[in-house]
Amino acid sequence: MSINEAKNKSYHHGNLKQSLIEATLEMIHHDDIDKVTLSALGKRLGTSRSAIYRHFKNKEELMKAVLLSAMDELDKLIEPVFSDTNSSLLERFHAMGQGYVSFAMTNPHLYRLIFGPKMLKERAEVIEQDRQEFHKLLHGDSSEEVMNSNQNNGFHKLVAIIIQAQKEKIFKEGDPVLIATAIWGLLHGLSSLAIDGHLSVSDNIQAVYETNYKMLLEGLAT
Amino acid sequence: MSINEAKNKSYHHGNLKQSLIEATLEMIHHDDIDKVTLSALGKRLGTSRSAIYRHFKNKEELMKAVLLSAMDELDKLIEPVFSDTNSSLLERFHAMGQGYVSFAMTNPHLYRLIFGPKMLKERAEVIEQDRQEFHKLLHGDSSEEVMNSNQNNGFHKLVAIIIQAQKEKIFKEGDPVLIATAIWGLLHGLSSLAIDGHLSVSDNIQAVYETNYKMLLEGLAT
DNA sequence: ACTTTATGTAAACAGTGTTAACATTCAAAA
DNA sequence: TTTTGAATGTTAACACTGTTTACATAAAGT
Repeated sequence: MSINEAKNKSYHHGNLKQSLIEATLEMIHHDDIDKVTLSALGKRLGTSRSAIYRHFKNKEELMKAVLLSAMDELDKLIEPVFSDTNSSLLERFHAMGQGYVSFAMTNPHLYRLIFGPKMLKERAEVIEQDRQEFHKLLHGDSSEEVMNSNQNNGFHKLVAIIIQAQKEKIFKEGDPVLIATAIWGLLHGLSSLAIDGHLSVSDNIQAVYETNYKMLLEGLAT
Repeated sequence: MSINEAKNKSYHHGNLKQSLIEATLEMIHHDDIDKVTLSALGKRLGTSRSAIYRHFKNKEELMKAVLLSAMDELDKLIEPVFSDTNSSLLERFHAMGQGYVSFAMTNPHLYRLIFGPKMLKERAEVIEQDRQEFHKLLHGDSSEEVMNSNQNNGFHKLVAIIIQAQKEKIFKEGDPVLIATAIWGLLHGLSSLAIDGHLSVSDNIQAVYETNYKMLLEGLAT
């Protein structure tokens, strides 16, 4: 059933819950996050603004669901980069970084939703269980299992790549989780500074990233 | 005249404009930024919530003034680290990074105000003129002048330190602005991830920072 | 067919920023 | 000193938020 048909159908929307999530996601794709208001959603979907309360406890619960979708979206964009067995480890490492920054810059509002302070509490619940599973995974088996785990989490895969690079003597020794965090910090910092207007227009983001990458590699390489 | 005396004085507050800025700053120091509401400010200062409109065009203008104060606060904390002539260049470099992350973690709300997306537009106006002056300063004279300029801007001082380190052959050659941006990106990324709850509690922030620092230095050193 | 459950609407509420009309105080001019 | 005008603060209203309550409609089960 198309959306238009659903519109003609009076009273009952049909699949309002999923539609709410998708509509929110679309709005965030090209507009500020606090432009997402219950009235705006209602107008967009042809319902009243209080209709949402039949499907979510409150707005926060809706946003939590949207957050999960957004994280999925990022993971699905990054994952193929990691899994590209045609490329070398360093190439994948490089492509991952570029893909990450590129995602942030083309979807700033979505990126802020995932990583920004707005969803701090909502995200905490989601993250914690993920973190515990990862901790279990990390302690007690090989990097291959971390690598091949069906965990759709970019950070975990980054750790796996680092472990592998250390095995192949491409990277120096050192706690891979710490190293991964440092790399993530760099990528996140660069992305955040860029989308929040701290880098001047004349700054070439690509050049900044390359500088980062070189500094990083020379510090990491054996 | 103390605040209490001012309270007893009816009707006219005396210096409401400055009090509004200070009260906002204090609130942000230990509470979320959107807890700063006109009603809350009014209650705190003993005025109505619409009194603000005699001193600021709107809430945005107030927040812009607060932003300037907050940036000053950060600069005044970082500046002595740069100017400590007793320490070596590398020591100052190290202390700067630690001070930066430390500031973010002890004043997360203030840090988000300064660098977060909330004040994007308000900040743009402030930043742009600063950037132009820096650009003028950078092209056409020595690093000493950049260093000794009365510009109270941490980033500018960071660039100056890098230039000096390159002259002393401690750091490799390369565009100092790009390098400074990379370093800033790393510090900002680490700080943001920490205060926005992306690093697990068991992660020792200090250890992560040290890892960063080492990677960075080994990538930068001659 | 009747009842129950699911899903939507409309009206009200407290809270937000903002504006307009009114009140009070201060400061300068007559 | 008196008066007049500017500066500063208050109150009431407005259009927005998110949320709850009572009511309305449709679908599903018995």
